[in-house]
Amino acid sequence: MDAREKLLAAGTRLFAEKGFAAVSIRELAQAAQTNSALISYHFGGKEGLYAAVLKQQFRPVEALIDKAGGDELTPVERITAYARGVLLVHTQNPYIIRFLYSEFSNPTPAFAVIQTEVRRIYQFLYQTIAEGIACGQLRSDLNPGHAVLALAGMMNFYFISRPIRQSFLPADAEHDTQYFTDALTMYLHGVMKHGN
Amino acid sequence: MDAREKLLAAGTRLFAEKGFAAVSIRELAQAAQTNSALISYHFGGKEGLYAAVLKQQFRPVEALIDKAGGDELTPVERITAYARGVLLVHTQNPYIIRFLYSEFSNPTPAFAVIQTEVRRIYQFLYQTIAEGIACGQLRSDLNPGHAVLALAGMMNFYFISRPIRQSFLPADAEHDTQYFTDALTMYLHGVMKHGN
DNA sequence: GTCTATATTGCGATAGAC
DNA sequence: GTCTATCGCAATATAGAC
Repeated sequence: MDAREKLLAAGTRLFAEKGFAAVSIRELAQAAQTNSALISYHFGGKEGLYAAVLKQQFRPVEALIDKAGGDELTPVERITAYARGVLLVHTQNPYIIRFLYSEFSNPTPAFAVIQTEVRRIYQFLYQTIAEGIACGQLRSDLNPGHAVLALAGMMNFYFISRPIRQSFLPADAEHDTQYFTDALTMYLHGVMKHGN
Repeated sequence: MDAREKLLAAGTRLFAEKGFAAVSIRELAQAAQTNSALISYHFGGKEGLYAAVLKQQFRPVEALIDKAGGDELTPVERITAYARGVLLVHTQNPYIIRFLYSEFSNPTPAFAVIQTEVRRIYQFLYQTIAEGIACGQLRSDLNPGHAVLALAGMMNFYFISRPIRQSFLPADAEHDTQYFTDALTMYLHGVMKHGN
């Protein structure tokens, strides 16, 4: 593991936990057990390292969209596959949600990286829900854009709120899979046509 | 408007837009058209000013909970009142959502302020939904904690995602009231007993 | 590719005049 | 209560040895 990889790993943890502005290159170098000059050498500076971390973090998200949209699934099956994929991606990459909401609330110069990914997800979900309405699986009075926001909000909030929930709820009450099953059930009851 | 008030106003805008760590006391003093020494004098330092801003921002949220829970409403009516209140509070205080998610993703020493408010909201909603199940308005197989997270996620995501949505969607398609009507409809379809 | 040393700028906090 | 001036320190970036 060379200095470049060690800096990427240290940057992932530190930037996720403290935010871009609150992390210094000295701190990064110490955590990576190397020296701060290598950040400029390998990444062109602190901003470059942050952008590299962001791109690496969102690679699994890109893969999720490609996968959930690729097969010959019905719209409702695609929504289900997406929800399962979100659960898996966030479970395996617990820092993604922090980077996402950190850029949402306080955008940095690397905001464009997030922008691209969010637009892709939005378009995938919008398309899926529009098809669901067209083929009769979903309620015809549904506003597809609003249905997208409701779904994304339900999925993401579970993860971003985990730390604060654990500060006032018993941690052993956490069952990720059960939340996603329940949330999907509520959502589909809310958007599907009765009788399906 | 004395220096204290001007610093609070400048701090609200700057901390909301850039985050705590990315704002300097010089920047704050310049925006408030005063000088940086007064931050220490009035608030005991930059952290003190930030904490004061946070407390001021979340006062309308406290008022919302007191109001939505006080009357003799049915659980479903209370959920509806809460949703309307969320819309109103975020419309009148557009920075609250940034402070909330900024502390969620990158907690500062003032995190405790948010923690208190979030716990109060959670408990109010949990209680409301538990009552709704008990009195037969809501589905008996509902997990109340999960129903709370789903509702809060749907409401909040609309506001925190507004800037990024406007970067790839036409801004004139924004209808706050319509989203909240639609989201509430979807949610209630998802959690209410059939036939109510 | 990795290191030490350093240049330069900006930071938060405070002393002391008014 | 508000101001100027400044202290001590930490920030990022870079020059140059190996």
